[in-house]
Amino acid sequence: MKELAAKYSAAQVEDKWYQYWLEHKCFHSEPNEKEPYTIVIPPPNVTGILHMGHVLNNTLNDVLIRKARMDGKNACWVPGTDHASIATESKVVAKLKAMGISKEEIGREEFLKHAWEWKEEHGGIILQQLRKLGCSCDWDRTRFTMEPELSEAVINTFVYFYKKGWIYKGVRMVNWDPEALTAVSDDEVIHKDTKSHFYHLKYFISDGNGHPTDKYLVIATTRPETIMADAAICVNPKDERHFWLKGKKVLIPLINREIPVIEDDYVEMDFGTGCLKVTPAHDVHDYEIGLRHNLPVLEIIDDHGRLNEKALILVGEDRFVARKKIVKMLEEAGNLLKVEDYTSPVGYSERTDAVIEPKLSAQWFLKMETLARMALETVESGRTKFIPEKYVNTYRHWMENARDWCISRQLWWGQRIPAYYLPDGSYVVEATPEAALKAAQAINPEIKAEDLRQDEDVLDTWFSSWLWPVSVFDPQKPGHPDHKPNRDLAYYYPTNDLVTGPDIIFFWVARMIMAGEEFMGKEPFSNVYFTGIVRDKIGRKMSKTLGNSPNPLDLIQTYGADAVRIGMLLCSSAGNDIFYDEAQIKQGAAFCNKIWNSYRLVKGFAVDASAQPSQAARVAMEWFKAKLSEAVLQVEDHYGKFRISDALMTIYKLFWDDYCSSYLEAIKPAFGQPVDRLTYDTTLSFFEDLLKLIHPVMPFITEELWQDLAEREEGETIMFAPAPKAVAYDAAVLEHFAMAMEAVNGVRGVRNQRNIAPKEVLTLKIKGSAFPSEVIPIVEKMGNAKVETAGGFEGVQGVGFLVRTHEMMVVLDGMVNLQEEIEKTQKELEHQQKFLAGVRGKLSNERFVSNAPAAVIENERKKEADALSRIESLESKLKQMKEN
RNA sequence: GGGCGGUUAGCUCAGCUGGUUCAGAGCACCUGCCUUACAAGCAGGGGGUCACUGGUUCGAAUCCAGUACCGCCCACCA
Repeated sequence: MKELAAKYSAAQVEDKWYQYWLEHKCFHSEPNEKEPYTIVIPPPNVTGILHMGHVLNNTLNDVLIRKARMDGKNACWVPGTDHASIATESKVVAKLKAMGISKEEIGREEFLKHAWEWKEEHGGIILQQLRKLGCSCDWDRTRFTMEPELSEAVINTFVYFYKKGWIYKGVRMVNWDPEALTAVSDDEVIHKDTKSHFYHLKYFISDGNGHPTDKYLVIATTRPETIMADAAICVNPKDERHFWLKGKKVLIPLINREIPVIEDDYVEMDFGTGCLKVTPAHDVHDYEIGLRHNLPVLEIIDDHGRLNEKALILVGEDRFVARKKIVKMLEEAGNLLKVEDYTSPVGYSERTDAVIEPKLSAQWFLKMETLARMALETVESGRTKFIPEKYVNTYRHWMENARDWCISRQLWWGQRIPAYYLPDGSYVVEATPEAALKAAQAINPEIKAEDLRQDEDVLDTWFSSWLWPVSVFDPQKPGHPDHKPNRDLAYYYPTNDLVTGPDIIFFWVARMIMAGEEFMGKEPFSNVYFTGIVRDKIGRKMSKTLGNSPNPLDLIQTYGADAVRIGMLLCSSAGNDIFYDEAQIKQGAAFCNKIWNSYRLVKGFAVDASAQPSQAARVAMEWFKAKLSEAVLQVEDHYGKFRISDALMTIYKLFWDDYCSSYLEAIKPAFGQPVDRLTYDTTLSFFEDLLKLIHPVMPFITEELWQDLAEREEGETIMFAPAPKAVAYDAAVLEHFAMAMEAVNGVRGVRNQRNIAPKEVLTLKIKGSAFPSEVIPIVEKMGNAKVETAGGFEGVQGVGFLVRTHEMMVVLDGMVNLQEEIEKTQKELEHQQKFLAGVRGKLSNERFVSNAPAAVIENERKKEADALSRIESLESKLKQMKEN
């Protein structure tokens, strides 16, 4: 046995054991006869780096997977990354831009080469970082959403839904991100209340020849830069104020284009001026009004958010610059009536934070109706449970209102939509160009391969990640519901638990459920555990710009991965946001050190094979055995309810308070004395159980000590050591020990108050013989006191206290201020009398006695009896003290 | 605007379908200790009208209603 350092050093331990686990393939899983326990990782962005949110999430995942492994299940945690089309593409675009290259210049193929290079260079860093955290992922199964097999799955899925009639292409108003230059789905738009202005503009009535009369109407708009695209002015047909406008034409300010006044119920009479400018090309509702009234669509904003030549004025200006300028022009032209401050919700792109521009364009959509209905049923029926449950409401609301999913993106990094256009503009959808050619030739036999043009768009990244729980095992399955699942899929699917943030409940969780139900006819996981968002100490979200996000790797470097894991878990109850505080990680590090030193203590004992355990040691061993079982049951219960931080706290207290502060102190031999064999062996076996109990949370230090505990075979690991099981125990054992500790606390309290050194042996008198005698050795050992149960307290001076109903006194001849003691006792007596009065009040209440359950009444009677007994002894004590 | 959740100690939270001497935990704080495993430690201690108001009940932190504040999700009033 090597010398153990006085402090635990994580740095020297963690990499060593991670390597060991890798070398012995401890994380790898293959289907076998055991029950599977499966988790698929929420795939991080391939080019992302580890942040505190990942740490929280993956720590939880790892705790669950390690727990399952020790419970004897065949645990499989599939890792991987997501290609994150918008995020990655914009990074590559930025990089090229720095080199003076634009993506249009080099074209799709060349661009993708750069993108793949980028991916190879930066991709998977995050997976390396997860290793530092101790994550026991099956790295042999690492997947990437854009690897060939998974891309094929995505394409097959597209073709499948297209042929099913659920995918369609349509010209719609979509959310256009002028920075990323792509459409995004409704879910990727974040509405934020934004301060702006309400501009009241005069539109003069036309005389019929394109000249203004002196009459005018007033519209109110937040977007004056779009007036050049106006197609009409709309009023409510019931609005008497505007009857005179019927059939009139008005002139758009500045450009003097004539537009009609139309009527539509959509316009609210009591909002704004009751006159609405209709701009079909740049507003969703206006577009719909336009459809109803056959209005022309005039688009004046280009993809970058700049005014184009159709605007006639301010051409080339950015929309926000144009807004400022046009306001001035309107003012000068006499069209600006007034400007009000106004706050309204504005849509921002989730990815780029650019203000979303509603834009009319041809996009691909997936019908949600049936999928949403199925996926709602999965959760409502409880086949998939949400933890915490409150998210079911959120989920239901979304599922009941799900709109068709815009799945096309005007990007290159992603799976390209397998639609192939014929020269006449019609198209076919097939998984491969060959199949597409065949299909096209069925329409027109003349068609050659080079006549076909594939759709330029790629698919939304979520359109690949929604297949994740299926495709990581069997990429052939999605898109082919009739395909017989391969061995892996049949064994590992459905997965057990999913741990993720609530921010992607719709993006990802809901859609995985849809895909799982559609292709497997079964939910993809049994439980979804939603973590909170990691915030800083004062509640702000962690962000790069605030600089309040620590680098997890630095923390691991400083405190060790075990400490970081503990720190995150300590404050993480499900569904609550996490207020990150480095102090918690320090607490974790302190715990590591505590574990380390408790081992050092025991390992430092000299063992005398012939000696017998002391009385105190015998009692302590019996007690701790029971205590351990009790804790195991509690821990199991907590895990079962996904109360991971509670499970951790239970173990933490078991280790620190019960094992270290109570048990070890009870069995500790006198200085320089050996310990007997039985006590020694039992203690180490308790310690081993504790290590196993904590291992899922603190994998490294537990492995280090477990390996040191005994000779282990090469390749053996605590990872597969069976978790400690609870055994039947006698509750009285726990109860009596607790009473002994209360007596000990009483003695210690007296010492503290009177500054009596711990080394000085005291005498503790216990009145009567009812106090459980078997734990008296504990009282003596831990209180460093001699216990006397014989005889009364007559003529003895000391400080008294009560343990339950047992009267005790620390003998302190000549050191007691009698008056003080009398006052203290008097106070205690009054307290007890009040308590008794309360209990008796209840018991004398007719309605309580007749209504309350028998057990409750019984308990009240016991309280009464206990109080009476205490009062009696206090009174006699008082009397005695006064006589002295 | 609609919906959901929350408010318990200085901080972060637990307290399940009302009744264990129910007001708890961890951290922080205060006091005393460098007692030969650990000062990243040991021993002891203080601290809360359970947001507010009313109701139901023999009994409410717990159930109901309303109020206030906080947070989240959804949402097209220009």
